[in-house]
Amino acid sequence: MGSSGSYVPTRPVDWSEIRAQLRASGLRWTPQRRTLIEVLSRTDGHVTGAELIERCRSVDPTTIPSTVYRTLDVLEGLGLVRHSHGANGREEFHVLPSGVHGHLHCTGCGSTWEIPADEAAEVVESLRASRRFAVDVTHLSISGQCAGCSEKTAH
Amino acid sequence: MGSSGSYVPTRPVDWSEIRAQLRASGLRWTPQRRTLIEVLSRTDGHVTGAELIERCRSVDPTTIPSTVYRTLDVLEGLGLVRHSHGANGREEFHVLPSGVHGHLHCTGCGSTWEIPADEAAEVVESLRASRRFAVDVTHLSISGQCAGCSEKTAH
DNA sequence: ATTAATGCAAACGGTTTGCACTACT
DNA sequence: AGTAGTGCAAACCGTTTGCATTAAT
Repeated sequence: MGSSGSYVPTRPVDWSEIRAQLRASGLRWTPQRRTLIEVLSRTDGHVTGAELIERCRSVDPTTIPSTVYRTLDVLEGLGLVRHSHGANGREEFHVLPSGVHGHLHCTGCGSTWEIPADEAAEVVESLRASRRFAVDVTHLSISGQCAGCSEKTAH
Repeated sequence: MGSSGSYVPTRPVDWSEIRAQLRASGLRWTPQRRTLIEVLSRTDGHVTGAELIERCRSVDPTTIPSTVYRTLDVLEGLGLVRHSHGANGREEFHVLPSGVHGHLHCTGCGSTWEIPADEAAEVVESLRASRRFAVDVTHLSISGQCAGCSEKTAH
C-alpha cells in the first residue's frame, strides 16, 4: 500500500468540542483542564504522565500532578486518551487512540518510531491467523535494534 | 537462524552450574543467592521483582529486597535472566531467556501465553523486511484479546 | 586477609489518596 | 446553591542507594 505518503495521522478528535463533551456528561471545564487539553492537542503519539506534567507546567507553572492524573482519567473515560506501557516500563498515554499505530523502540539508541497502519497489519494478521488473537494495535510496543544500531552490534 | 518449527522449551541453564559460573567470575555463592536461584529454577516465563521477593520470603522469611534486586542484576549480567516490561507496566524478569519466545497478553481475561518461535518469526520477519528492525523476541509483549474474549466483545 | 555481598534504613520517582477549599454550572 | 474539581500534603509501592557489617573465598 502506498504507505509513503498515505499515512495520515488523522485527528479524529476535535479538541474544541471537548468542552461540550465534558458538559454533556455533567463534567466541568476548568483552566487546568484547558491547559492539559492544550498540551495534549500538541502531542502526537505517546507521553508519560510525568512528561505531560512537565509540559503543563511550561504552560502553567502552578500545575499540580494529582490534577493532571485525575484529568487524564476523565479523558480516558471519554475515550480521548488511552494509557499503555512503553518500553521503559513506565505508564504511557496515547493521544488520539484512533490513529492506528504501535511503537517500535530501539534498545540501542533509545529512539522510538510509530509503526504505520500497514506494517502493523502484518503483525496483526499473522497473530490472528495463527492464534485467533486480536492484537490491540494501540497497545503494541516492540523492542529491538534499529537498522543503525544492529549494524554496529554486528561485529 | 535455525528457527525451525521445533519449539522446545529448553532449559539451557543448568542451575547447578551457576555456583561454578559465579566463582569463575570472582563472585560468591551465598545462602541468599541460593534462595533466589531456587525460586527462579521453579519459575517459568515472567515474574515481577516484587513477586520474586515474595517467593523468596516464603523460602527464607528474612529475604531483603535490595539483595534480591542486586542478585538479579548479577544474574542478568551472566545472561541467566532478563528483564523487560509486561502488560501491566511493571518490570518483569524472564527466566531462561534463551528459550525464544515472546508473550501474548489478553486484556479481557488477563491470561498470558508464550508466542512460540515460529509464530514470532512472522512478526520478526515482517518488521525486518519493512524497517530493517531487529525485533528482540525475548522482549516482545503484545496485548489484545484472545479468541474467547473477542467473541464475547463481538456483540 | 581480602573484598564481595549483606542488612538496614533512608531516599527516590512516579502515581494515588484524603480532605478542606474553590469555583464552575 | 450545589457539587465537580482543585491544591496540598502525605501516603504508597516498587526499586535504588549509601554505608557499616558480615562472611565467602
